[in-house]
Amino acid sequence: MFPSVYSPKDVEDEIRKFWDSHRIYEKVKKKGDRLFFFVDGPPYTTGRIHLGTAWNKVIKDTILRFKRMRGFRVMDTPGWDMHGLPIEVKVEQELGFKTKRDIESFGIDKFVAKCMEYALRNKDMMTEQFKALGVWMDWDNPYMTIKAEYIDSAWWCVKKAHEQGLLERKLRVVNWCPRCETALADAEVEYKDKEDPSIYVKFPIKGSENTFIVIWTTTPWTLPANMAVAVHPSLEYAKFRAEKDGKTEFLIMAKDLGSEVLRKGGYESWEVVETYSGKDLVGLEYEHPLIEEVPIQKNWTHRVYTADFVTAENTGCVHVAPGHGLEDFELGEKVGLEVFNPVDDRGIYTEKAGKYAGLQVFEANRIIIEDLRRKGLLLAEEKIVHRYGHCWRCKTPIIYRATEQWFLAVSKLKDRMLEEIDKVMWVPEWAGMARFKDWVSNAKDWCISRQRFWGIPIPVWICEKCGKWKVVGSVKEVPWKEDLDLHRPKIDEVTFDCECGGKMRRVKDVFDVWFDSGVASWGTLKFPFEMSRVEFERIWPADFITEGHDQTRGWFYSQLGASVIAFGRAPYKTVLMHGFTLDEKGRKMSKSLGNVVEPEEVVSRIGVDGFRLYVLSSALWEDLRFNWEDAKNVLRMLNIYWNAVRFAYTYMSLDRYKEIPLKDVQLSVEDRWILSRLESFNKLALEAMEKYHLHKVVRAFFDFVVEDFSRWYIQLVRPKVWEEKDSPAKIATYTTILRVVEKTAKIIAPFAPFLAEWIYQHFVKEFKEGEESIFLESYPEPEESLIDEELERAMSVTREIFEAASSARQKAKRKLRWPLRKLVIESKDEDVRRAVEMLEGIIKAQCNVKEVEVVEEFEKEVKVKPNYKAVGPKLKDKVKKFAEFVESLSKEEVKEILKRGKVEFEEVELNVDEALLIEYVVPEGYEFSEFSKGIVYVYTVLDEELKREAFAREIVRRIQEMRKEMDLDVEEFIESTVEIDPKLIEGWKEYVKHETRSVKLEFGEPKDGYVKEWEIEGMKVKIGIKRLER
RNA sequence: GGGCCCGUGGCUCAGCCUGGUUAGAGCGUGCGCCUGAUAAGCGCAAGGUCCGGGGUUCAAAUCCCCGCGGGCCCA
Repeated sequence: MFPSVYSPKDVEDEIRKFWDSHRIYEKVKKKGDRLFFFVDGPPYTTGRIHLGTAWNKVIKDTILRFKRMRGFRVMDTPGWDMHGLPIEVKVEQELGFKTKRDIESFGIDKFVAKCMEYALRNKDMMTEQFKALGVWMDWDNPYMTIKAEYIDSAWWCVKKAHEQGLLERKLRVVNWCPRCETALADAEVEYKDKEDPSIYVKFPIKGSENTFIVIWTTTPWTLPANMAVAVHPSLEYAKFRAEKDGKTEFLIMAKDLGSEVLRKGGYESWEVVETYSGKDLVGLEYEHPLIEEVPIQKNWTHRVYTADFVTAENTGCVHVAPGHGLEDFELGEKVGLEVFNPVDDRGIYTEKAGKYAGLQVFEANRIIIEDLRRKGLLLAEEKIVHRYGHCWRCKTPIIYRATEQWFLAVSKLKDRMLEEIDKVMWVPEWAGMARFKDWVSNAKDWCISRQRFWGIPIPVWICEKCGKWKVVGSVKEVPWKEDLDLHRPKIDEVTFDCECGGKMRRVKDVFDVWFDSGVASWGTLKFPFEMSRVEFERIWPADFITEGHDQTRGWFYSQLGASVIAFGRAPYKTVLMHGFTLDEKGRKMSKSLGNVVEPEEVVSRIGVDGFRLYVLSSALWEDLRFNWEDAKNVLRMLNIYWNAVRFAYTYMSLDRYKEIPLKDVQLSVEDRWILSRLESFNKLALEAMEKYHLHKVVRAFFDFVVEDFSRWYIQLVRPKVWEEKDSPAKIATYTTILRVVEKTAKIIAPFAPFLAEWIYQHFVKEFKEGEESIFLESYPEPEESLIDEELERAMSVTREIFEAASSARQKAKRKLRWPLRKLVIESKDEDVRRAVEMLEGIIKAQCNVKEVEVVEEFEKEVKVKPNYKAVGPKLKDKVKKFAEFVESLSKEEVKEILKRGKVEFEEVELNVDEALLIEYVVPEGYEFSEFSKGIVYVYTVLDEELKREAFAREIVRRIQEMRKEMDLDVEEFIESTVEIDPKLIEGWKEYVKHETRSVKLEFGEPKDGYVKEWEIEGMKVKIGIKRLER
């Protein structure tokens, strides 16, 4: 059965059932000898999948299906990223929590159990969604980051780091989320616009009256922790004498920037009184501007230092707070500044902040500014909108805080990592060689500790007494019964006895969730928990991974870092980087914009195969602007493919065709042509697949199927399928079609698995033996001996001739149904001559002409007129005479002039191109149209004979339509009566009878049967037809 | 300030790596055609400074440089 309309849903339902009941996936998995190790970038288990996640998995599935058909045994374990802040935040929301204290009073054990429940629930939901997209992965055996065997992989890696001295605990300034009360990795910080104060502050210089050094900051809240001022060593600074409200002040700033600052400060006049280089300012002492408010500051001396990070912006003097800035911290370390951090985990000032104790830092900005103003130290205040870091999950603005954290010293491995990047195949190349290298070369040590609950616990125990560390490298070293035992708070109960007699307790922190996924390439293999080193080395590293470009700093990086620590090399051989999904205007999809398109919605409208082909139809590394029009168009094209196959099916099954080897049939020229095109397409597809250029395959598929197969080949062979049963030409056509359909189905199977399988089952296997499923077949190899480039070229010329002829017909208003006497092609091109030689029959039939001729030059008249616009300025008043001259030229003279390209007139030599407008006049009765290699002329005059034929065709068409209206079967016979003068179709009576399956054809007024009155070329014609009773 | 990517008809995109006919599709628009694939299908036409400017070259949408605009990432 072959339904007349392509219904993606019916096809999917049927094939899904077929795959399930015949356990096709399991059978496919067993095939293949060579190993293909794919590592799934684990999606994070919050909520439902979106368009981007769907796209991602569709890419993966397409590659994996392809590799399987290429004879690989594919490792297709899906992964789930189930720990971390995002889930904690969601669970907190469900429980209505605001702070970390809420979690602690609720009970960490209960909270963690909730997190696990949440993650598992989402995992199951998302699994179903992926399955619905036809994604074939080992859904029953995924890797999950919460499992003991996975945690084992992570711990093992930390131990590896420790053994190499790459695990460090140190005081560092880190990104800190005051809401989540934890450190964040650089990868977890999102930059968004934020409005902040932008203030210029005067720091009083000790020992000089009314003298200040001016700094600029957007974080007034860090001023209580100020320890120094930094200037650039070689920048030029100046002391300005400035007047304001009758008072004189001396202000130190960068020389070139001072005026602008003073203007902002509302000073009336100023002048430079002294200049220095930055170096000269070193050691200058100043008084902390909030010395009264933050009394503890009295303990320290504040000085000016030089630093290279200072730029010639704002005042050229930078306020340094080692407790609140990365560069500040480093400078402090170098010159021995106190790392003063009076801000607690919640972003609230501690007692050390004196007056500000108990205030939230961002709220304190206002108060600090007021204090400075009151004290006369605020030079100017503005607002600024700038990019500022926010917590990736809760969107709270982050703060920088110096805290004690655990680090992986990746900065020591940078060179190694960069070398490894070179060995990986990147698609596209710049993803690795440019983008990723840039990120890695800027990488700092990786802060892997989080002061949270739901994560892999850091496997470090420290002796309370002597401070000795124990880094545990395997979960087998601690007691556990279920996976939850390995999480907080259970794991915190585990202690070890130290050699010194003291108790070793676990560090309270959990891992950065990016570290979890970083160990995926061996975590997915359950190494070292279950897999032996020998086996592991046979499989690892991954042959292929693919993710979106956001993973440059995410998973591509975390995996490379972890793997270089553990094995000294990259964990992947090929990385395909894909884009983001955006709305049709190029904006991100978000709930607040209301522009979210759900994958399910797309699938319900155009089907899974349509969805897959749509998202795979443009370059993967570009962002995908989702567009309904284009998505629907994919469905339209699939429908054309469906209809073409169905057309063939109708006749092939009617004739009970069974496969005959290609060598045993008499192939026509069009058969040979489509087979050549097929193999060319096959070749292109295979080459593109090897390079992971999926979109090229999709495009070539539609091009071949729609353009070559449906629009051209099927059109050409249509008359043949109506021939008698054993016609050799028809059998050759069937054989050709079978091969075309089979190959195209296989080539596109990885992309559109449901449709391909359906066609394989209902078409291919109807006419030949085959495997149980198309996915148990091999991906087709191109048979290059069938490629005939000359023939392909000739056919493409032929199509152009046909198109030009159609165009000429339209100009002459001669519809295609009307035969024409003659078609002349004017061309000197060898390809055209060859095309006509090889394919004359096709040209005649398609263009509906009796005769085709190629000439080098068609007899046409050339008319020339003066080009007044160009000639006017040159000839001025002689123009009129020139026009007369041009008019007077004989045909021969014109030809001669055109040949020479120049025309002489009254001793002036003019260029033909600009002096003359050339017009070709086609002989009476001809119409023409250009194509790339020449011009096609059709003779449009209808002689009496052509008119009779045309009329006969008109009658045939009407009768056919009436047959259809009567719902007659294709092979049924009728009797027809036509009310016309028989002379109108003289010589064509048998033709009409044959075409319409009329046993009898009479002329006169129809009396009975189905009668209808038509208008043909302005003439009223009554036609009657009667079904022949048998 | 730095890195990367993108910029091609009204819209969505191919082509660019590897330079070479008149820059291609599809959608949309207009006009037609076909009618035994038909609740389909097909053709034709209009519509492009290939972001701008320089350079390399016999030849540049394509390679190089400098800008402009947009996006992502970093500082």
